[in-house]
Amino acid sequence: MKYAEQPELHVANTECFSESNLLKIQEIMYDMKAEAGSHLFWEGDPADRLYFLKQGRIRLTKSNDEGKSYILYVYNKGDLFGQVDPFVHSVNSFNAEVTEDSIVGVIQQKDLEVLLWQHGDLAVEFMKWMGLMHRMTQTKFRDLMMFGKPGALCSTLIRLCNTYGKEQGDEILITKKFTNSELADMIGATRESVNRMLGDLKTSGILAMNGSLIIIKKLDELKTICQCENCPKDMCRI
Amino acid sequence: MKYAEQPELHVANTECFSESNLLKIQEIMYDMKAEAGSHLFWEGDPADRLYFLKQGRIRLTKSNDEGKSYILYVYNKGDLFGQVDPFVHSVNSFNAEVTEDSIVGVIQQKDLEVLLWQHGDLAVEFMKWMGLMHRMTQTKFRDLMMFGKPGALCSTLIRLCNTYGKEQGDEILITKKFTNSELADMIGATRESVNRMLGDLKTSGILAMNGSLIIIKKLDELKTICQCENCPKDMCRI
DNA sequence: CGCGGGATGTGATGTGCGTCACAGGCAACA
DNA sequence: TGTTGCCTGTGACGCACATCACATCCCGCG
Repeated sequence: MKYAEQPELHVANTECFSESNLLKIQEIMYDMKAEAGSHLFWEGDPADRLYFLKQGRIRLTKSNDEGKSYILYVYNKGDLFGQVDPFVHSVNSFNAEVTEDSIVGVIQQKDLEVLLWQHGDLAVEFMKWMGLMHRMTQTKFRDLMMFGKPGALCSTLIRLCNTYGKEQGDEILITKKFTNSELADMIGATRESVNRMLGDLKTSGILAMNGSLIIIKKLDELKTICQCENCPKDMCRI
Repeated sequence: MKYAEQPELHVANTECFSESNLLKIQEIMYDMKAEAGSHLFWEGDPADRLYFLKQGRIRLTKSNDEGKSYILYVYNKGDLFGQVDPFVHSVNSFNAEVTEDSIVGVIQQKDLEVLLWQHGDLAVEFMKWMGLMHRMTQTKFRDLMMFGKPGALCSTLIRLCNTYGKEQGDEILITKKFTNSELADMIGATRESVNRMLGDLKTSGILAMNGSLIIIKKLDELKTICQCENCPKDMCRI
């Protein structure tokens, strides 16, 4: 995993939380290791906990009867994820695939509730975090539904810039390799379509490749294609 | 509005809240009237408040540069909606169209924060409500993306049953009229496609019309088409 | 009554994108 | 050094759905 040595990037969705509250959350969780290739949970497993990713990479996927699967979220170091809902026997609706060896902090929903109950400021921060996650889903929804596959791809590339991007002059290098198939699964398209669309973007000079990494050369044009609304970078992520 | 006299239907998304907490929320809001045809807010307006719909009907829509618009949510009496997020100058990302004369309670985010800060149990309930809303968005996402337009339509019909449905023997009457264009805007399709799909569902005996209202005759077959996961009715709504 | 405007129903045609098939390229490994 | 497996690249073809164009139908209103 050579990218483990890459400079620290901006990847966490836990910026909503103050230092001290993040500490409080850390106190109620216990660590767990998860190997690349394994699953943290499956669709249908009881959903009574949250996860704080301390190291590694985990993606949430959803697959249908025919076995076709979609990548809905990709989480990195510093991200908090999991399902909170009011049903007693709530179950996960996604699969959590561990794509790189990971260390996760597990938080029982019960424990979290106690903490929220006790600390009003944490509750407010937590509410904002949840709002952020919800809006992230909504904007992704919009991007994937409203502007066809090219729009969905461009939006995804912008999100990748916000998550893994490293500025190099007026270009942006996406410091993490994604195969065409992975990109396809993120936007609900086929590998072939992604391939052709990337080809088009290359010939029009909007992007270029550095080996197998993507370089965005004209971010503005990407934004035009998906009618980007320039929402905050913390929200517009994978 | 003859449906105002219909028996009370199950429409509220505020079931997460206990009686007493709902009261506390009611205390910090002030009422506002909104006429059918007006807008409660527009895309780009500051988003610093929540809304509790006491009467009427409001839909959230999103439109793109070409003027095509999508109906994302439809809210009814008893529903709470609005955007909570951690950004200082956060703006709404949808339009709120008032489709029937409405009375809404307006809740300032600041006031809500104070309340959450003070009442731990309310904070926990609020968290669950937010989780519920988020999952509602996620399941809709799944339904609209994964099973083509017919799947999206069937899922929408099921949601309409859960929101406006009235059982009549083993059939379900959707007690609220929606035009083909409205249905189309809910699933991101064209009126013509919806028309043809409804036609197909009629000929296969899955649904029938009672005047301009839809009767679902074979809910099971609808569920098969969109690979329904039988999630709780409180979640699977419009 | 007849008129007008919105809703529905349906055919012809276009197109975005999926499906299928296959040809290279590149890295890991025997 | 050749083999194996995964990835990229590209043409041919088909289908789902949008688009366009009209023909009703329905209902309120002068």
